[in-house]
Amino acid sequence: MTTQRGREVAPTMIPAVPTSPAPGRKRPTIRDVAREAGVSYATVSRVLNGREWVSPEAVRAVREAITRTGYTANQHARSLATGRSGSIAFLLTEPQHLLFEDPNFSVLLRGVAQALSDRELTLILMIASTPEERNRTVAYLAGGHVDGVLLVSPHSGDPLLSHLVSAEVPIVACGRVLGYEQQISSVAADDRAGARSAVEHLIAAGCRRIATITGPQDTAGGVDRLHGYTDALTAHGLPVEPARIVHGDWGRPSGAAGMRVLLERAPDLDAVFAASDAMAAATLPVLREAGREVPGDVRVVGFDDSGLAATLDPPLSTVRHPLDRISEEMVRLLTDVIAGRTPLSITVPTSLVLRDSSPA
Amino acid sequence: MTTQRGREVAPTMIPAVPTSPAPGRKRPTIRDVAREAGVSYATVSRVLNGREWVSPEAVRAVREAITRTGYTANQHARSLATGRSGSIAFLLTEPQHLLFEDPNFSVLLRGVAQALSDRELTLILMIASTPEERNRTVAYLAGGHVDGVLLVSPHSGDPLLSHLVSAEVPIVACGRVLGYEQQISSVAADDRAGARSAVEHLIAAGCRRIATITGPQDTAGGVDRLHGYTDALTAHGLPVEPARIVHGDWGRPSGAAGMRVLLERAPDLDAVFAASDAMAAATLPVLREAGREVPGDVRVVGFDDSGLAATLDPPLSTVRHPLDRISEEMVRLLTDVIAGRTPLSITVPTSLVLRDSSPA
DNA sequence: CTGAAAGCGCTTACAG
DNA sequence: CTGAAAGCGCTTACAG
Repeated sequence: MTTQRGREVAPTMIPAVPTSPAPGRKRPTIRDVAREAGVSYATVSRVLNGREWVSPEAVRAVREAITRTGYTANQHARSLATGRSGSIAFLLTEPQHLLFEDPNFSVLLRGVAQALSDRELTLILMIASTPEERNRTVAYLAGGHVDGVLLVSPHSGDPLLSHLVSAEVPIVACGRVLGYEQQISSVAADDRAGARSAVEHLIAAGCRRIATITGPQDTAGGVDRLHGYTDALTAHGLPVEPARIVHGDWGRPSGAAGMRVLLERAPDLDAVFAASDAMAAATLPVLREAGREVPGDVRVVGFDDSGLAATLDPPLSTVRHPLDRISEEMVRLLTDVIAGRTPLSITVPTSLVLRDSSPA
Repeated sequence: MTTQRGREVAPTMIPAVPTSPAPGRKRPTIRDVAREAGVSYATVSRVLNGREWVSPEAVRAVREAITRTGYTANQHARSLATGRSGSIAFLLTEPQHLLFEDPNFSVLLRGVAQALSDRELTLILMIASTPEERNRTVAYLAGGHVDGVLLVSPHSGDPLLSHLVSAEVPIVACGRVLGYEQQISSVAADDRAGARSAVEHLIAAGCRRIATITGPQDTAGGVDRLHGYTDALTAHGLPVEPARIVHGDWGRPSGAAGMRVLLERAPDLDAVFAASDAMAAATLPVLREAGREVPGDVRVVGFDDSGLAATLDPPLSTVRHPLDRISEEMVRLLTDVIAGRTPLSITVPTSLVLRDSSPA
């Protein structure tokens, strides 16, 4: 019986299953580093997080062990423990082609990237156009993958918004979000005042039959810029003629189409205020084809002062909004919201830039 | 004393400290759902992951409990347990302005987004231009935040590459990565053959003094397209004249500058093969200004068949590469690499598209 | 079909 | 200054 027992034990010394794990050699963990450095893994963690109360020798030993083992922290474990991911999503909900064509977007992205970088946060860009993408994106964001979301050009009807809001994801939008003003913080240019100043400039220049091509009416920018237009007309006792108002979607093609409609419906127009530079740019060739000179017969003013404006023929008068300031404020505000502060909405002033399409 | 005691107990019924946690009301966990549904949390997990061996009643109870509690899974915990994040990074290392202007990029991105979506993977777009961004990005990727990386237009000298490779992050590049052919999988158009076919077309059309504006020589595409050019010349007994070769960076400005240099250094040229449509587009106005007619005096052929090509004046002959196929293969290959398969490099054929800038 | 338990790799009070 | 231990919220064999 004793021998039998002895025999039974033996097999455990020759494991049938190989000890090494799956093909992809396991990444070293904090424990491997600790063993290598001869300290506890709590100390390794302290060094990793640059916390105080660690002796210089320990720091050095850990540093060396880290390079020897090629250790990199597992971000998922870290995030699970801390509740923070260290990354921020820059979420695009427009069809992508509109955005990439839009120089504003590029400038905003650059500014946000810089502001985030200064705060040691990682920028993640997500595009949610198709329904599947939107679902997956919501799950991703609501799942805590990121600490907060920067929203670009949100449309008010978008179901994505309510999902994000009810998941209590910290959000800051570029432009007020219609219907969510109380729940979603935002940073926006003073679109209404900017549009008004543009139209008042046209009135001062003698124009009396001013048309407008608006932005989408489910965005705050689209609505506010139209308000600014009517504000100016009303303030100067000019009628607001529906025939002189057409709706666009910010993009060039909609600007060209809008201009054609205007020429047909309101052929006596003497100025056009387009709610974006892209739409304003598209009016130029249409006006030329129709035999109207800019600014001689028709003055044109855009909005954005995008890179495009100055390069057009003629160079475009437009309303400038300080995108660098906007991106900076968006990030600052988002960190506040993440820290638990109540939503806020910030408005930054615009300025009128006059060029040949409607000189002073 | 007894009364005293009674008094002492009372306060515990009116807790001084509020029971609710920090401002950000704690998210419900799998345990909350389990309690609500009256099952173990292992069962909740099974339902969540759509695994078998769960009774219909349990499934229903859990589903209801999930909506009642507003539960969303904590992705970090899930990733820590599974070792998978369910997301893929689309990494851009070019200065951003170049990419957003490039229609190819947009098409590629769209294709990748679709292919990823089909596989239930989330697309994360990351831009690493500045040194800080690059460091943060490497840390993010090496930290296991994503399951794999799709690399666009990588330049061979980029230190990012070696970091990613040594961190054993699964990578698939668009275009071979010079110096990393064995370690980084790639999907690329057959740049060399494509370029050769373009130049052979020019030769067949009677051109004998063919110049070229190349792409960057630290990218495989740049090198291969130049090789294709010399291949064709050599095969037809034509000399390769250094004066007829200038280097560009894919972008329009470099194409315009390159064309000016060529007109000076090799004024007798009768054709130009530009390694990108953007550069080819930029040659057109320069040639016109110099009084050369296209295609009468100088034929022009580009590469990419970007949206741009057909809209130019004259419409541009160019080499088309099937970006939809490339994006699809990149994603498929990446899933293979993630699964542990060895690196591979895939080449897809191109086709010549003839338009007025160099008709048949 | 279901539950108890171990484990993923960290961070962070809590005691020394 | 440092270590042992609990806990973050899941998944997944392992027993029933």
